[in-house]
Amino acid sequence: MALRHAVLAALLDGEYSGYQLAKIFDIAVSNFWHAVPQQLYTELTRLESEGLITGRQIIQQGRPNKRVFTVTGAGIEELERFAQTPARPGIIREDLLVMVQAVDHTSSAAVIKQLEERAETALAKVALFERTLERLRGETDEETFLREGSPIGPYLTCLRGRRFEQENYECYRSTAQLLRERAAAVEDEKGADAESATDSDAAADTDGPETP
Amino acid sequence: MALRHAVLAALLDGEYSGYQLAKIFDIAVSNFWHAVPQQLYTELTRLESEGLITGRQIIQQGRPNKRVFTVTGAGIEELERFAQTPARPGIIREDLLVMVQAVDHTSSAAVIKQLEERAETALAKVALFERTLERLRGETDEETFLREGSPIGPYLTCLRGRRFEQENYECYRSTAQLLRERAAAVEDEKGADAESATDSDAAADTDGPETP
DNA sequence: CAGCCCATGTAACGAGTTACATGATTAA
DNA sequence: TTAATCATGTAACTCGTTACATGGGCTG
Repeated sequence: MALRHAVLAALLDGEYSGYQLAKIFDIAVSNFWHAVPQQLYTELTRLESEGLITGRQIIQQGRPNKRVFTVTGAGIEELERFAQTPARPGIIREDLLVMVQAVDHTSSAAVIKQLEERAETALAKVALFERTLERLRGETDEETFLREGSPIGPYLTCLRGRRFEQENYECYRSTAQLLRERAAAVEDEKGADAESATDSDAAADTDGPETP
Repeated sequence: MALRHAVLAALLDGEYSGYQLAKIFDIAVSNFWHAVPQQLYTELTRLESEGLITGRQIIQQGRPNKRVFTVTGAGIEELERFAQTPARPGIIREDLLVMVQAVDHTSSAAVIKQLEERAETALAKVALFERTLERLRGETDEETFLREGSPIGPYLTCLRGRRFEQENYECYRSTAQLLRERAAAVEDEKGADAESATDSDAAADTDGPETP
């Protein structure tokens, strides 16, 4: 039962439907929590049945009706209790870095490509966080907002999100570049070896990535 | 089926038992994958039954025997296939940042304390990654190692781990400090208000954190 | 008119977590 | 002698993910 608190926290700044919440989880919340839409629908139902949130129906024309939810007093109390408990250590699972870890034993071209793609999406997220930060602070300048602006919680997590994605960008970028250069170096060696000794498996004495 | 690749990748640099692997997951691998020891034991059993790793018994005296595992050819092939597939988006779950997100609606003291603790553990991890990097590159200087050292995969993930924890340190540190200052400002206001108007709930017009 | 956006829900399945069980050695 | 380290395993349970189901409106 850990998702519930993330949902409650995300619902604090307004009324949202499951669908809208899924979007929020995809952008602003994505840097500290991951959840697929289905999880949110079921969690919202559960939270409502426990009285931590209340839903109300919004009749729409031209598109399906929806139910939007607000955190109740009991929900706030639950968050307060949560804030008093020791936070469990963060959980992270990054397939792409598993690939990097194993790159000495696999071909690297596909991994490099994915690193470059990820670097680009990270950059896009930086821009997105930037816009969100501007929206959150409104007319106020950052220094003043940090001192007395409100709500400060979402602002702080966005700040962290921006830094995190900036870091991701630089990291993925430079990793991709480095692996590219190393792969090129191995190719060069092969070329040189082919000229000097055309019969043997010349790359055997190098530590470069294998190309099976 | 995602843990398997993380286990295979971690096993690449030598023979490890489940117990040893758990330690590795706690340090070097922890910046891109999280798993509790029990998961590793069951996954190792499964991987062995599928022929992706082989185990051999080590008889020890003075302590329990253990089984250490090595990645097989089939295991490498599995990693190669894995490297060719699109990596799924990273998964992150950070309770502490959920607390920060909700901090406008809860008391902040406990959260601040945890942020400061986390900042310290992040700093310790930076030092740990630093030592691991030195060990990995041995006599070689970093520039040379990055160009032609081996294995480069673990080195790159460690580099990223160090940056990540450095970032965490700074972020958690400054967030804690900022929340501290804001909490102090609210206390000051209360004091000033108590002097000028002793009867009313004077903090009602401020945007500062509530203290329920 | 194909495909995406809005909007939600149920059910099955797969993965992750916790609890429990065992037991010897060594350091404080 | 209390606790920690080493070392593994089974079973129950909770949580997360995927598949499937529905259906109108809007865009290219």
